[in-house]
Amino acid sequence: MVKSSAVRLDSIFHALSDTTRRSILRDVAVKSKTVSEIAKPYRMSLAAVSKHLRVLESAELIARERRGSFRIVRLKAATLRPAEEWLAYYEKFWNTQLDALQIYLEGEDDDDKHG
Amino acid sequence: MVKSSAVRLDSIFHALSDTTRRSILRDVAVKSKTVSEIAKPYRMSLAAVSKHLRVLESAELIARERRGSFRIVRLKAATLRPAEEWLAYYEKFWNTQLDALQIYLEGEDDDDKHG
DNA sequence: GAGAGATTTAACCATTTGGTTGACAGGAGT
DNA sequence: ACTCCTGTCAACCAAATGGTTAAATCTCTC
Repeated sequence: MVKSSAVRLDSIFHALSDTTRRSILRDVAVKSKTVSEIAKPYRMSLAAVSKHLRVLESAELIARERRGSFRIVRLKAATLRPAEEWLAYYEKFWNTQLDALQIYLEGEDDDDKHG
Repeated sequence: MVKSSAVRLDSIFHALSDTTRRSILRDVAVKSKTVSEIAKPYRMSLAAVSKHLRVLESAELIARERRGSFRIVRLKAATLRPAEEWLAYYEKFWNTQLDALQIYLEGEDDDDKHG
């Protein structure tokens, strides 16, 4: 079952909207880690971290794999690509953000243009 | 008051995690629009759209400006930059996502390396 | 200043979120 | 088999989310 791209972006951006989850992604980017290793720096319970991992996993930003009694969490960085592409569209507006208002004003009839 | 970069990223990514809000950003990217113009394509009430605009505004992704009795919504595209930068860090992992697991395994003691 | 149009705010509701604690399950080691 | 360790699941809770409708606000026009 292929999710619509909108639904995927929803879940990707939602997953990224939490500081803890972004931090976890950083943690596992360079080197995969076990759940306990990931949880150690955070003040919250292991169960809370496990929930965050579930959010990241359902967004397909990580994968969890059994390794004995441990579970190894690895980044699936490629999933970030649609998000990057979505954002890339806006690069061309970074330096022209004021233009949009100008375009609106100039598009109006001239009756109020003296302002 | 300057928000911490983590809080800003939280609110930016949260704002982007909704299909309607991403769609609104597209709508106003090229040309600023009034609230009613923005709301027209959506099946929800004007009040609901107004709420979405508030989310986008508090993330500083749009600005609302009075223009007579209308309110003109314009994109503040530069706000997306921190999000883009955050994502850019992961580009280098796009093609090496499997390596992270390998690094983990190779980093272990050699007692299980035959697998 | 009253009326009309454009938006926002308020009050409400169901659902989701992000956290907790405690019980449960899967492997490893003795 | 019993126990220890790792991790998840279930139940619960407070707060936030995304929608509704109805009332309020603001601005222009007459």
